[in-house]
This record gives sequence, structure tokens and C-alpha cells, in this order.
Amino acid sequence: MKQELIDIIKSSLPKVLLDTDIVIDIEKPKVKEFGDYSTNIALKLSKVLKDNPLNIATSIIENIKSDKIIKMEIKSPGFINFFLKKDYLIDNINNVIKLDSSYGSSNIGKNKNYNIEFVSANPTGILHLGNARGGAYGDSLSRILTFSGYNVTKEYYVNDAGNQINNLGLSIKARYLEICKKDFEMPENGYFGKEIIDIATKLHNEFKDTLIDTPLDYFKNLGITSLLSKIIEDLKEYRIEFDKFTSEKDISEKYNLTSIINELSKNGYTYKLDGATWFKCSALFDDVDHVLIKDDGTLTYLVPDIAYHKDKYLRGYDKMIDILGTDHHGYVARLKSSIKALGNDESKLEVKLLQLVRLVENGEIVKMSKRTGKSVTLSELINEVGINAARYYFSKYSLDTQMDFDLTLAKSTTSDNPVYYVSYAYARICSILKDFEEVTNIDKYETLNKESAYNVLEKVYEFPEVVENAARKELPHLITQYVYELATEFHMFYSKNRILTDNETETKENINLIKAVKITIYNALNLIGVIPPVKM
RNA sequence: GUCCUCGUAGCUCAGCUGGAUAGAGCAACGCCCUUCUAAGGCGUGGGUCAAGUGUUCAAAUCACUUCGGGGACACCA
Repeated sequence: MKQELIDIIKSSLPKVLLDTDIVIDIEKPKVKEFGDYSTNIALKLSKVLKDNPLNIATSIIENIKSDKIIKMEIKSPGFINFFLKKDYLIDNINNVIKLDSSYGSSNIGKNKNYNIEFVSANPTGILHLGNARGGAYGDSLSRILTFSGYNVTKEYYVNDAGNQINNLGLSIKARYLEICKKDFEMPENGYFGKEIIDIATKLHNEFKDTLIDTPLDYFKNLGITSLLSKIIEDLKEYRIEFDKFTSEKDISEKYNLTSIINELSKNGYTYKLDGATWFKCSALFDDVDHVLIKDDGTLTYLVPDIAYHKDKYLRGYDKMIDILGTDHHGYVARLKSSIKALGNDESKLEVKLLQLVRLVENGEIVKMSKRTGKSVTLSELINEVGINAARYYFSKYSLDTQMDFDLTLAKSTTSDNPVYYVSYAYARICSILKDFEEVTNIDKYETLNKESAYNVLEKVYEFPEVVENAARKELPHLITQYVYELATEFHMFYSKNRILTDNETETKENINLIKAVKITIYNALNLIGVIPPVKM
């Protein structure tokens, strides 16, 4: 309808103007009295035409003829408001029922290949609150983009090499020795989480004291495998499944890392200083240079990361999105510099920084740290607030808000959580529809001509547009916000009207209407990883 | 100190490629179950959109400055 209106307006404008870069915007006015849709085109044109916007609006209106428009109004300073016949809303009911689970989907992505890398937590502990937020965002975004015709690869980068893994191995071995009642020493940057002790305990149950002299590599590999599988398991329960896991170790083997550095050198982006090899990223996007090869000959973490992104570029995505915590923001400039230095288009990579979640308990901020093992883990979160509530909660906020996660509140007020409000609308519909599973085809609706019906239908009608918007702007919270509004309209309709009445025509029409609402709520919630209950 | 980011109702947050009277939820107060789920609906109160200046017909939205919260500034990853 929006596009139709744009076309109608376009055809009413003088031809000269169509060549200018003026875009016709149609928007939904916030207030009902301003009609179903409105445009500010006359205001925009007033500058070009050097005329009063009200005059321009008048001449535009005079040229518009459409049987879909009931009336048009000009409001100061120059808005044109359109009041439409409501047929398009009612006709949409059949459309929704027909499309069912694909209602809202589109092909605006034109099968473009997107890669979204998220979570990517090091396998040195289990997932915590911050991962829950990044995970919810990345997964919801993937769902929205896929629904909109993009070809999305969800990727998890596994940092299974380097110092941290060394510390992981040492930590597990230390715990194991502890259980064997031998002398043990936790490494300085060791991992003190309970999961490390669990791994050691399991090991001891199986092998008793026989592994005391086993080399460190054994403990490292064991740690990576068991923690990674625990992570994957948690994510799956949280309704996130990745398409691809890329291992740092594999990347380092696949690409000769020194050859990556040589490539940078060849392009003139390295130099030696104090025995180290530096990356001249200040020549590109960074403020300062960074070390690639330390003076002891070992590589910094940056090198495998450069190789990893080179790998992604070679795979030929149209766009790559990395979702990182804000604590990595300094890293972005380095990374983009490296991409450019290797001759790739760095604008294909978009880094989204999510503000870390602050955990508040009993009014005090709890510092999250994997090492101390005091963070709230993803599985604890799921157990305490539920998957639906957790997914909904994180999808409600835009990425750049610094959110406080009040654990005491989240635990105690689950029934106040908006996810229940939306779920309740869904469950109500399901309960009414229990005995009306079969679809009744209705060509002409006769009884739905009331305000409350139009209001719900208007929301239902908006859905594809909302999805498109969320996909284009990469903002999942638009969906969350929308589905809440849809639930509100339904609850209002429900309280004002009886669905099942003595009038057979009316009943059938009402049933089709709430079926359309049901489908829309389900599809919307599905995009943010929430599965509504049939009964509450 | 340099850079990034945020500041909107008592609280948690929407709204930000400029549009008409700044919106939700929670919290507060009042009303509505003999009727398909009251985990619901209706109503009331609540705001110098951190402050200032500028751009514009029009600024919460854009630019600059200031003040506040958070973060980043390693031969750690």
C-alpha cells in the first residue's frame, strides 16, 4: 500500500521533478487524526520549487485520483494526509492465512551472502551473560536476514591456540594433581571456574592417578574438546546453532602465518624496531602501530586473526559482520587496517560492538570474570529465567545500551516480563481456536468493519514492512517492539469483542482474523528465538 | 591525556538517514471478571529529551562545545 501511494504521488508530480534526487517518503502518522499515511513531499519540494508548501500540496492533491483513497487533507505546514479504504487490511487476512509461516518473508536480500560471526567465546570456560546477549543478537539477526532472503552463514571462531590455551591446560592439570593429592600450582592467569574442576574430577574418576606424568598437550586438548562441546550444548538449548566453526589452530596451519606477514611487508606495511616486527597500521586506520612478531620470535594474537579474516574474504561474502564486546573496540582499527593492507575492501566488514552486560545483584554490581568463576553462566540464566524470557529480554534492547541485568529482579518478576504478555495473547488465541482447526475460505468479509478490528489488522499488515526494516537496519529489537504492539492490539480487540458469537458469519470471520494474528505473532517471535506456548 | 560510546518519565528502555501533540513497560492511584484464559482491559498523574550554541520552514534526531556514566589505548588474547 505504501509503495502504491508512492507511485500514485509520483505520477502526479511534474516530470522535471522526477529526475531530481528527491525521495518520496510515506510514513504512518503517530496520531490517528492525521490519516492512515502521510507524506512531507510538499515540504521537501518547496525549496526546489521556491513556492509555499501548501500551494504545492494543493496542486499535488488535485492530480491524484484513486478509488482506494477516501479523502486527502493538507495540514500546515504542508503535510498531505491520506485516509484509505480499509479493504486492503481485510483482504490481507486471506493473504496471511495462505502464506502462513512465510508471512513477513521477502527477498530483499537477493540471496546475498552474509557471514555473521558471533559469540566466539574462548573455550577456556563456559558461556556467561555477555555471550547470552551477543548470542541472542547474532542469532536473531541471522534469522531476520534469512527470512528476508539473505544467505547467512553463522560462524563461531574458536580460539584454540595461544597462551590462554596453555593456561587452560595448566589449570586442568593443576586441578587434577590437586585431586590426586599431589603438589599443584595454579598458573598466574589460570582459570578458576567450577567447570575446570569438573573436567579434572571426571578425568580422575576415569583414570585415577595414572595421568600424573602425562604431557600438557593432553590436558589442553581435553579442555578444548570438553568445554567446546559444553558451549555448543548450551547454545543449542538457547536455540542457537552455528553453521561453521573455524579453529584458530586450523587457520594457522592452513596459512603459513609468516607468509601473511611477508605479504604485509611486501605491501610496505611492516617495519622492525627493538627486535620486533611491527604492523604499520597507523598509516591506515589506527592511531598507533602494533607488534606482529615479538622480539622472542613468537607471534602476537593479531597474526592469526589477520589470517582468519583473510580466509573469510577468500570465501567471497558480500558482507561480513563481527559481533564483539566493546572491550574489543580498539581492535577494530587494527583489523580493518590489516584487511586493507592485504588489498581487500575493508568496508565489507562491519564490526558491531555490544555494550557489556552489567550484572546487578542485591543492588550491587558484580564484576564478571571467567577466572574467578563468579559470573552468571548461560545455563544458570536459562534455568532461572527460562529460554523464552532470556531471548526476549536480550532482543528487547538495542546493542548500544549499557544494560544492567538485575538477577534478583529477573528471577522474581518473571510474570511481569513482557514476553508473558505476548505469549498470553498467543495462548488465548490457541485456546479459542482449539475447535476450529480447519480453514474456512471467505471471499468477502462483512462484519469486521469496526475500529478495534482495523487496529489489529493494521498491525498485522505492518509486519512485512517491520521485518524489512529490521533486516535493513540490522536491528532485531524492532521485531520485539512490534510483536508487543501487536499483542496489545489483540488484547484490546479481545476485550471489546466476542470472537465466538451466535452469528455464524461473524464467528467465522473473527476466527480467520485471529488466525492471521496467531500466524503473525508466531512468525515474529520465531525471528527472535522465542517459541510461544499453546497454553498458559 | 587521546579515541570510542551512552545520557529521553521515579526505574528499565523505544523513538535518532530531521517532520505534526516525545512513546511503551514497571512502579503509584482509581475502575472493569455471571460472558471464548483478569498473566487481560480502561482511566489518572508523571518530561527544561544532560546543558549550551549553531544549521533549518522544522532538532530528542544533524554539527560543535561543556558536563556526567561506561569502555579502549600491551612485545596479553
